[in-house]
Amino acid sequence: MPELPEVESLRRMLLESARGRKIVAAAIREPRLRRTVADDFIRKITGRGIDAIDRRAKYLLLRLSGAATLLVHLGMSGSLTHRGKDFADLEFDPAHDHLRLELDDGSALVYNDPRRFGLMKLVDSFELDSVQELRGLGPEPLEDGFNPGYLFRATRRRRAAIKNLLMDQRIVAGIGNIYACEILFRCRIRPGRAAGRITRREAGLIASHTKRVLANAIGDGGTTFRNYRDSRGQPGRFAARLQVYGREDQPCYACGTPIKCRVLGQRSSFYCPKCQH
DNA sequence: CTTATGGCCTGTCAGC
DNA sequence: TGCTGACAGGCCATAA
Repeated sequence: MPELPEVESLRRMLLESARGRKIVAAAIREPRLRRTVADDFIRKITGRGIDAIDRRAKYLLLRLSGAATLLVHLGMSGSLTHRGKDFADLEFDPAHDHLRLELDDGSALVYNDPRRFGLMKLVDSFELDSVQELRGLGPEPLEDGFNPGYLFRATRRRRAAIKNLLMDQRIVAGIGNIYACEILFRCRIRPGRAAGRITRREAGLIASHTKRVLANAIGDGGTTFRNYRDSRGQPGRFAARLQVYGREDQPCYACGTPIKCRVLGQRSSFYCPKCQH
């Protein structure tokens, strides 16, 4: 589910509701996520303050007092919601509310994840760079390190589909299936094209459309295709702006040709057979 | 090194 | 109505 824009939207909301708060209690109902939550998680996290909230790729980084950082990854179906007295309308989900952090103002952060592909891991803040999950990640797509020259070089001599490279977190960090499809439509490039056949000019197009699409999606609070929810349980609004994702057989907004769907690297890839080459 | 594949989990939906 | 299989926005381990 959540790709960079969803995690970034979540981060911005949590800055308002959770930064500066202290974690006064924690409870785990189901520790078996992508990796089992460590035995000493509750003991180590209780009593710490939430000093800052950052993001790297699709990981949320809660900077805690005492040089600890809580790494959160939402996997395919995870959500982290902030529940206060004024948000009592958010229903409890005993089956999938796996972890709960009680804050010092009476509110709580609740991690819900039906498929349990997510991750919740406490790490030493001084060793963040060597943490396995973050090591080896490519540049942030919205930063200057991701530019036409970088992308052009990264695609040379690569026979894999350009879409697969865009989703490869070592090449560029934070893009998943939905945004890869949307970016390539806007570049008029077919998702299955070999990366090595991308021209220098096209690398420029991909870099600029990547930045534009992601920034617009963040502005819309992300995309809810199925079940993404923000920290208040609300869906993202970018779904209304999707041009190709999930639109198989429906007319292309640009030319009217039915959108096609084919599988690349086990993921559905949507494109317009007339607009994209 | 690159690329392809299967596995992890549960929920939902289409088709029978 | 109930069953079955396919599929879902992520990542990782393994093999070729």
